Amino acid sequence: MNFLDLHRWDVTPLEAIEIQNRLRRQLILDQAPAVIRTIAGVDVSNAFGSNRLFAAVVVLDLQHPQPKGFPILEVATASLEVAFPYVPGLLSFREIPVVLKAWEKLQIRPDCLMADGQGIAHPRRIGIASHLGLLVDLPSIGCGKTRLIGAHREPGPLQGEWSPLIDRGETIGAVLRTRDGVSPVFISPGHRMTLDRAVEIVLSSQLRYRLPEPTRMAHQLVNEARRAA
DNA sequence: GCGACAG
DNA sequence: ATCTTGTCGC
Repeated sequence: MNFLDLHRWDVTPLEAIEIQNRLRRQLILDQAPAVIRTIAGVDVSNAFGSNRLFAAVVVLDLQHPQPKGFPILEVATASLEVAFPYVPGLLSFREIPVVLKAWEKLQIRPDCLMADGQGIAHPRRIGIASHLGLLVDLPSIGCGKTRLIGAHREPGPLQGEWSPLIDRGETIGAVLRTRDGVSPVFISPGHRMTLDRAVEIVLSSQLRYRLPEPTRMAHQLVNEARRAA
């Protein structure tokens, strides 16, 4: 398998795993951006048993919060018919193609991206947030609503409290309470990111909902795009 | 062999 | 992921 193969999407599950094993070595996890001015939220929507996927990317201005939320600097959407099925651990190969199609329309290059799913909290330490961060060469954060792998204690009930997510003796993420009393989200560094910075950035992009604004807005926008289609 | 399993 | 608005509960 040569370098070009790492950019093919019409692969078998076995080939996908091999690509992940090669790509994971390129991840940078010992440094993170000190300041984030703009952040992109990424989400994908898929209609009930269909292979027609929709993606939305929304760029938010974290530096100038308004009463209603963070200013939306840009939105890009796309749709695509895909063949790769949903396989736990191989989500990237189903969802990233349509995300890249939307991403290419973006005029702004954000400082960071946040994806709906895991970063390194993945069996091979390369979830969709890590994979996407590598492809667009940006710091990235995974923000999943549920767990893929790892064990953890129940985090404290207050906003900002978190418990480490641990797999094979390694801390791979944080189970973070984003608001008092809500069920926690699963945060993990994706690429060019550390866990502590990921948690800080998530909390700084937090408004009054369970999900941080980047993924919450992206989820809202992708559903609008899908209904309009 | 059995259970778990992002979206 | 998705079918779905108002409604029950802290």
